[in-house]
Amino acid sequence: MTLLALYRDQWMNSVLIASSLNINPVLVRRELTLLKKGNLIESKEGKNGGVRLIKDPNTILLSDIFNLAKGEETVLSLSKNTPNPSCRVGKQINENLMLIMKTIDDSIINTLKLKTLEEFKNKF
Amino acid sequence: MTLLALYRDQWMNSVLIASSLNINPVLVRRELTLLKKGNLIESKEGKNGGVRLIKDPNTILLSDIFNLAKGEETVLSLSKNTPNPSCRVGKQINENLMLIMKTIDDSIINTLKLKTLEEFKNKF
DNA sequence: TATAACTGTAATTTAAATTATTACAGTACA
DNA sequence: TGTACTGTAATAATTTAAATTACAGTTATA
Repeated sequence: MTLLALYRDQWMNSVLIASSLNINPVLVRRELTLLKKGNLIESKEGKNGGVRLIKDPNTILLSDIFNLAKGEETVLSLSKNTPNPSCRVGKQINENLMLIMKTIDDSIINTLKLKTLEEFKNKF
Repeated sequence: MTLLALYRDQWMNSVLIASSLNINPVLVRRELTLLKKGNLIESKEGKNGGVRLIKDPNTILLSDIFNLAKGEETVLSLSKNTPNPSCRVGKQINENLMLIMKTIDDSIINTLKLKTLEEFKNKF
């Protein structure tokens, strides 16, 4: 997103972005799909295609990006937590932990609401 | 820690705790080592040994536990991030992300400072 | 004082999750 | 009509996390 904000006038392709991140272009395209569904970027197929921001970076909060990237999960995951249901604590722990994790996610989101992509971009 | 708070009068052993968590006792003992270094618990070796809280659960904040469990890392990790140093963004991104991640960690810790182990324990 | 039941920790194996790769249909430009 | 892209699925390779095994050291107690 920093790259897209810096080069707003250009269609940036997944190979270029992947080269900056030093990861595989397919991973980049997968992530861009999420950002596109969230209406932060648009894409153009075909030769000289790529992606670019739809919105002014001043109106994009880091929390917007975070929310799209994170999906429905909480940051601290319970996916591998399968406590013993015959234990007084185990049988209830996940619902109680989930409440805390939602609180944590909220605090992260509130922190990231204070930062715009424009501000972040200007550090480069 | 919930178990230890509920059964403060007993030495709780790693097999029992592991059975509640439904994980391997060795993992439990490794994690208990961190909590012990942080002076939240004490351990007793030998037969009928185990671990127990040192402090009153009213004086243990969830942030205390979180800090010990998390170690020196930030919650959102950069460990696999090796961006392209010949890219204007890539060469600087990790230091800028790290600043944000420290801010995020701070906000999580502040959230967890508002909750005591005693309060959490009382949900069970 | 021997045995059983623990902690503490290292080394290794196994399983799970992540990332990379390959492949290809579809689209747009020149 | 060829080239360079997106979009997406399937699979392979790699990395990380967890489980397992092992064992030295400690303590209670029969």
